[in-house]
Parts: sequence; C-alpha cells; structure tokens
Amino acid sequence: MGRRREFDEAKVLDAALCVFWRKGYEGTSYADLTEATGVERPALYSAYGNKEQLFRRAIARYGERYLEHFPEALERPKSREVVAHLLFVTADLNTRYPDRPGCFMINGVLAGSDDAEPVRQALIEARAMAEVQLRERFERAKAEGDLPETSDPEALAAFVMAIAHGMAVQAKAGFSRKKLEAVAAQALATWPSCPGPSPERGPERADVPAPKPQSNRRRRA
Amino acid sequence: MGRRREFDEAKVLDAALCVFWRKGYEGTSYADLTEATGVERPALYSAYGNKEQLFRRAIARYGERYLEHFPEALERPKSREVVAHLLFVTADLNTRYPDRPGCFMINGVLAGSDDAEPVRQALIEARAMAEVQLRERFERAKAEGDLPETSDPEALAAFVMAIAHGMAVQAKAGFSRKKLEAVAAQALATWPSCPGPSPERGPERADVPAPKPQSNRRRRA
DNA sequence: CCGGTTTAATAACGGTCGTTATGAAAAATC
DNA sequence: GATTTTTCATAACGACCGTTATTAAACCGG
Repeated sequence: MGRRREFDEAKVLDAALCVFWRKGYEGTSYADLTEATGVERPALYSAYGNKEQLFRRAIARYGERYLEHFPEALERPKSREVVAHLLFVTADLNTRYPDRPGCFMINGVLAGSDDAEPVRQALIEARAMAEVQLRERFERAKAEGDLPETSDPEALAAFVMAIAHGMAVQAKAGFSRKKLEAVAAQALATWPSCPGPSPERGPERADVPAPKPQSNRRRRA
Repeated sequence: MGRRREFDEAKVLDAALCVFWRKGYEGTSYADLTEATGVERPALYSAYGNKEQLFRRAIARYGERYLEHFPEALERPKSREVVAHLLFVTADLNTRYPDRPGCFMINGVLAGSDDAEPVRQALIEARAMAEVQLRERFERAKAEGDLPETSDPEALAAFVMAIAHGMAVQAKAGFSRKKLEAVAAQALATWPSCPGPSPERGPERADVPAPKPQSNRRRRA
C-alpha cells in the first residue's frame, strides 16, 4: 500500500557508485549524489540509509559488477595465468572508464573533492618527477651495460614506482615492515640482470640512513 | 621592529607535516593543526598562508627530511642496487612511524578524517579478503607443483596485490592502459615457474570478459 | 614613557557538510 | 470517494569547514 517508488534503486546505486569512484567517500557530497542520480536527499536516505550505508552498498555493488573477473582468474589452471589474468584485467579496469580512472576501492580513500584538485596535482607531479629520475637512472644503466639491451627503462621505472605505491597502500592497511620487505624482495627477484662480471647482491635489507623519528605531540580526543 | 614570533616555524611545519601524513590533506582541519602545533589559526595563516600553501610547504619539507635517500639510491653503481635500496627504504619509511603509517604523498590523498575511519576499514577489509583468496590460490599452486617448493605464497600474493594497488595509484595519476600493461608485464616477467611439463604462456594481453561501460549521467558544473 | 609595528588570541564570518522535520502529492485499501 | 500509507520535494537544522575582522599584548626605536 502507499505510493510506489519513482526511481530504480539499482540504477541509482550504480550512479552513486560512479560518483564515489570518481570523488572518493569524503569527497562526495549529497549535492553530488543528487545531481548524479536525480534523486533528492531524503529519498536517498529512506532508500539506502545514511552516507556510510550507501557507500557500503556501493562496495558490494562494485564487487558484483566490476570484480567478477577476480574469482574467474583464481580458477585458471596455472598460477602464472592467474597472475596474468589479474594484472591485465586490473590494467583494463583502471583505465576503461576515463571519467573515473583508477580503482573504486583505492580511490574511495585516495580521491577527494574537486576543491582539492590542485593539491592532488601537486602530489601527482612530485610522484612523476621521482619516476622520471628513476627512468633516467635506468637509461644510464642500460647504456652502461648494467641492464640488457632488450630492457625498457620506462617500464622498469613504472614497475618500481608501482611497487612503492602498492607498499604505501599496504602500509596504510596495516602491513608490517616484514611483509613489506617480502613484497620488495619478490619484486627484486624479477629484476633483469646482465650476466656481467660483477656478481649481484641479494635482496637483503639495505643499510641506509633513515630519518630519526620525531616526537609527536598531543593526540586528538 | 615589532613583536617577535613566539614559535619555531620549522618545528611547527614539521608538526603540521605529521598531521597531514596521518590524516591527508582534506582530512586535516585547522583544529587538528592547532592542536598538533600549539599555534592558533591566525598565526598559521600569517606564517604560512592558507591551508593549501601550508600543505605545499609540507610537501617540500617531506622531500627534504624523509626522501633524502632517494637521490642517494640513484647514485648506486648498479641498477639492481638502486632498486634494492629504493624498495627496502620504502618498506622502512612506510612502517617506521606507527602513528602515521604509509607514505605522506600517497596518504595525502588516501587518508581522510577520523570520521571516515569505519569506511576506510571496510575498504581495507575488502582488500585483505582479496589478498587472502590470492594467497590460498598460490598455496594450491604450490601443492600442485605449479609453484616451486621454495616459493612463498603469502609473499607472492602481497606482491601481486602491491602491483595492483600501485597501478591503481598510477591510473589515478593519469597513466594510460598501455603503461599499466607494461607494469603488469614487468611484474610477470620472471614469475617463478616450475620446469614442469606444461609450457607457460607469455605475458600477452589476457582476453577476459570486462564489464561494459555504463552511461554516466549528468556531470557537475 | 611613548607612538609605531608586528604578533597573539578571541570570536565571528559565510558556506557547506550530513541529516532530518514538515507538509504536499500520489498510490493502495476500504 | 474517503482514509491510510508511503514517497516526494522544500527547507531548515546544528555542526564544522577554511578564513578573517577585531582587539589586546609584546616588542621596537625615539
């Protein structure tokens, strides 16, 4: 009994998911959601609950609609195919929709409101500069015969940076140093080497001068 | 002439950097900054300008104080040592300060306010579930002889996830699909394989059913 | 001690956030 | 058609955001 709903709950959820994908959780306002879905605020509240509950629905929806390749990949007969499937599908999913690049999950906490775009660009530029330096270093290595003639300095630099970014995300997710070092060691195990005169070092812990921790003052309530 | 400043600009900047590191740019409020630095809002404005300018100062400060290992790494004689240095220092930097895990740069746009912590946890849990599935798949592969007895399924799973996360960050930074695929191919380049009877596939593009793009409705002004 | 000048702290600004009361409109039941 | 029930849109809520007048306090040169 009573008036019937005038919008398609599934479609509205999909539209909300796209906004969250692009702007992240905190970067998405109800003004954004209303504009993207065509549904006014009170209707969104009555249909999905508050913003957090709506976002959790979006997480589930994302898994259903965009990550169905994940269980498929796990079913491949060989682990190498599993990884190949996974990584190349990730490359696709992260670039398939130009209006919302990257991964919804990561962006959920990586993206922000439009007002923060200049700051995001500043970080993106800093990141890019580091990658350029790394590429130039690998180009030198290639010229020196330290890397095979067939190697691709640009791809290698992007690969190392991806590992570093992935480790940062994992650290934010609570990874221990030991686990991060295992990731680093694994990445290093795949590193191309020229059968040159100098024996290669193992991927043991690098002894670098790390900055000393500084006292962090008060903590919030 | 006039009254002299009562706080150390450099120390206050360091304290602000730590807050940004932990909470990200948008997640950090002036209430947070005042609490962490002991300096009232108007003083922060007069000393550093507005929030964005303060954050840019923090970016520069981060490079000076915490990334001095980066140019050092580039000076190593062999590219493999460069990468080893870089990756293991990254592992250290991302876990050295437990109150602000991860990388300031990435967190700058990945972290958020404390109110969003439940949502962040939800995404972290989803991420962890995926990694567990991957690890279990690699354990199976090891049992099947598809992976060497010496391989570490947990580290391999963390490695693949790190690559996926790194690609997501890079996609958000504007990487093309081709560049992401190069990263994926590099990660796959020397995947541990058992000299078994089945010949391995190359790292060519996986032909997977990708989700069809859906119409994105209105765009914001 | 006294203008002049810079910094400090209090408090308020307009705006937007997520959320919700309010009352009109629409459909189902009697 | 009247009543009940649910949904709809307008508008407002309090809280917090980044930012800034405003005023008092601390230091300078005379």
